[in-house]
Amino acid sequence: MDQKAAKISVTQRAIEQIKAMIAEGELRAGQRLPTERDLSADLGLSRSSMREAIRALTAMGVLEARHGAGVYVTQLAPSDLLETFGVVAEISRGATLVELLQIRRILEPAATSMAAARVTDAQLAVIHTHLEEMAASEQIEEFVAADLAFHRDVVAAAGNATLAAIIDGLSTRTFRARVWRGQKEKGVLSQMHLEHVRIYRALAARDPEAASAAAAVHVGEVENWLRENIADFE
Amino acid sequence: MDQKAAKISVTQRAIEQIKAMIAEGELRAGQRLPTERDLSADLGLSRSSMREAIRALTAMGVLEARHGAGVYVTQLAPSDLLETFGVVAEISRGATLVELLQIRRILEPAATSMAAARVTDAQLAVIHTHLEEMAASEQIEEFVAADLAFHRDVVAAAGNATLAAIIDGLSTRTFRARVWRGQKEKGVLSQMHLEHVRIYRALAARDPEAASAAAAVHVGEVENWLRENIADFE
DNA sequence: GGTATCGTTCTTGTCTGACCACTTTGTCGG
DNA sequence: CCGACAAAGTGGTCAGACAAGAACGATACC
Repeated sequence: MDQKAAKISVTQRAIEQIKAMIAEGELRAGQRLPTERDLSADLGLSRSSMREAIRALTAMGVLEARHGAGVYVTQLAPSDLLETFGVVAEISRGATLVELLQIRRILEPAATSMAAARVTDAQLAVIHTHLEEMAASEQIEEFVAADLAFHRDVVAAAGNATLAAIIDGLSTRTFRARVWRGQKEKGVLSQMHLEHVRIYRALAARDPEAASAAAAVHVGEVENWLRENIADFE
Repeated sequence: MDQKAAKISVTQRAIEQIKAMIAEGELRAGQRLPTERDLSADLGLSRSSMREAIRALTAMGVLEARHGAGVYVTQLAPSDLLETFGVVAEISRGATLVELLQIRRILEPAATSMAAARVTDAQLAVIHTHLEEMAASEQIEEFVAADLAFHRDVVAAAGNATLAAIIDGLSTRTFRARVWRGQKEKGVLSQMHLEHVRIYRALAARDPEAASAAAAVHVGEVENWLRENIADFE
């Protein structure tokens, strides 16, 4: 009877109990949990094990522990829960990096298209400043920072916070730096800048089709470069 | 100087150190780590704190602890690292659920399109069995299970494991949504079955455009239904 | 000689209790 | 009224101990 009785650790059980409490609405976003000592007593385990459970949920972006002040449920916003998504991009290498960029080539054109249909003049102005920052940058770090901000603000204008969080996680800062360094050697920075300008123009024209195409070309270029230089990322 | 000196916990530092070791290639996929006692001694902290660090990385799918046998680095495959992605879908509600489905409406057509271009006859045969299972199912649960298997195998045929893992995470929470939908409106089952058949036909015809369109229609239907019944998911 | 079994030893899992670091709160004195 | 200080509460860290499971080797049996 019930042979598969997968022996589960008390810590794992506590993790799922707390997760369930949140899923059921028993614990709401921003709410404070009982103290570690009380919680461990209630769920019938030691404080050490309870702390491990809390640490695991903290790593997942579900809980947030404030030293001396208590443990709280995060806002459960996509940006909270998908923070760990960036870890995938950080520790992935080789073929998986190509897969990640392939996904970005699917998502970013869609997001840029959505942005073209609903971007405000104010957002457009901010995006334009990043273009100027890129043109004025001399250090590769400045360029990367402006590039990152450009894409982030474009995607944010699409109005889907979850989508923005995922795309954000797909390309870490260090990864971009490595790519741009490689691109610089080949002297195609001006080409990349032109691609950014095309994206901006499509947004300014409120043209979703053109925006999608421009974004696809841009990400596709990076993807192709990565495929050729995949050996450096093994 | 360095006023922002964000006091970081020893546990958090250990987490980042281990993560860095993996990112730098010092620790490789599948490799065994030193024992908890040795690790805590090397990094200069107590075993309790080290255990919390390991637990956090375990929750992220980076490490795997085997009782009595040691701690190992996972294969670092997308399916390992993106397991926590499903948590987002599990505990999200309301507007975020719509956002998640919106993302699936972007990804799944793209994946289905890719699958149409490279699906093998063997894969196609397996996918077809799920169609028959759906047609033969009498219980809602059977239908949903076959539906999940259908989509999973279609996406898997796209050949991008990372993409498959993400879409898989997006689908977990819609499990219940589909059940409810079937319970409320019994007539839609045949409609949904027809949508699946359209996807299959496009795959069999190796027609990426048709596959993309069929998948978009299918996911779009679910999305529309969710928007109308969003009140039930708050 | 080969193999199965048992026991030792190593490693993770859990518990307990203590103390430290930080936050919050309330009280006291100006 | 308010600022400073003291006290209580809470998470962070540490140390040591024992339980539970796994791996390995020795031993006994066939």
